[in-house]
Amino acid sequence: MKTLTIGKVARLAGIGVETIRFYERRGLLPEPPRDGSGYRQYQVDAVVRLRFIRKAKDLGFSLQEIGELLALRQNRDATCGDVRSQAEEKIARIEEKIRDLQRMKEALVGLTCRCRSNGPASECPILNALESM
Amino acid sequence: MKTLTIGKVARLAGIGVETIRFYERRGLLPEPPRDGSGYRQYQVDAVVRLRFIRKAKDLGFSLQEIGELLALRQNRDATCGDVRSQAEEKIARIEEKIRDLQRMKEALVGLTCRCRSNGPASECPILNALESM
DNA sequence: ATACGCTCTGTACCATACTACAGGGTCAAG
DNA sequence: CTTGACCCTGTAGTATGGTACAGAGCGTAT
Repeated sequence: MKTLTIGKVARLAGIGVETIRFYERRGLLPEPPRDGSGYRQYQVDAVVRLRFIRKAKDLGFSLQEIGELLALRQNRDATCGDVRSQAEEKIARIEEKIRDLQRMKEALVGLTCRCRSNGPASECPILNALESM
Repeated sequence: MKTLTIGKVARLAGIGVETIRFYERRGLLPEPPRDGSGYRQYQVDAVVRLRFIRKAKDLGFSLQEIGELLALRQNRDATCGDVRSQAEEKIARIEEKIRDLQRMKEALVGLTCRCRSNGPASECPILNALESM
């Protein structure tokens, strides 16, 4: 069976070599067998796993959470519902974060409306509001 | 004029003593004069400044950005418009972040809809989608 | 006078997610 | 047989925003 070096895996998965070693240290990627000179020998499924990690990261999962998802996938007893509830929890946290940001934005918009853009910064209603809030 | 020790300032501003020294190192708080034994002697305006920092942080400004806002306030030549444009830039970045999170959420919601919650995790459409995306 | 609480400096540590070396060994092409 | 591209380990640095000491001095109350 054909094996891949870490550099080829990195190119195929679209991430850096150092990052792969970093994921291995973090337990996200199993330690592959080594050849006679200590080079890592990867199977194609390593690329699949790394792409999984990348996509999950794009969706906002932390490496910690990605590790949990990967463990679920490995676990024969885990059900699709387990995965679904992780995703739903993540959705809830994303919604919370969106609400936080919206509150921030509202506060800032409120402040900029009171600012007439002329005059010294020392009398700016935005700064004054921050001081006296 | 009555001065305050770092501990009193911390209690009044609602933050930790270590944090105040940290802000001083980061240049967010000017170095106060010292008494004979090297104790920091604060004026009441230090409390005002620290509350400003706390509130700006609540609004999502980074310490870097807060430093810039404080510098504007100090600068006689800076106008209220300068502050306003900083705030508007921040609003734009917040909106961008909200859009990112909304895209993430949409993707996750799309995945959970296709999941029927029964069956093993290894056949979960969410995990499969992450793999083949 | 001595104990307790406060302050000082300096350094190291927490999490997150990498990234960048240094100082070696290995492999394949020309 | 040399050159260049790759691989190895281990350590340290990046940025963010702090927190937690150690080991010392200081100040006040009893």
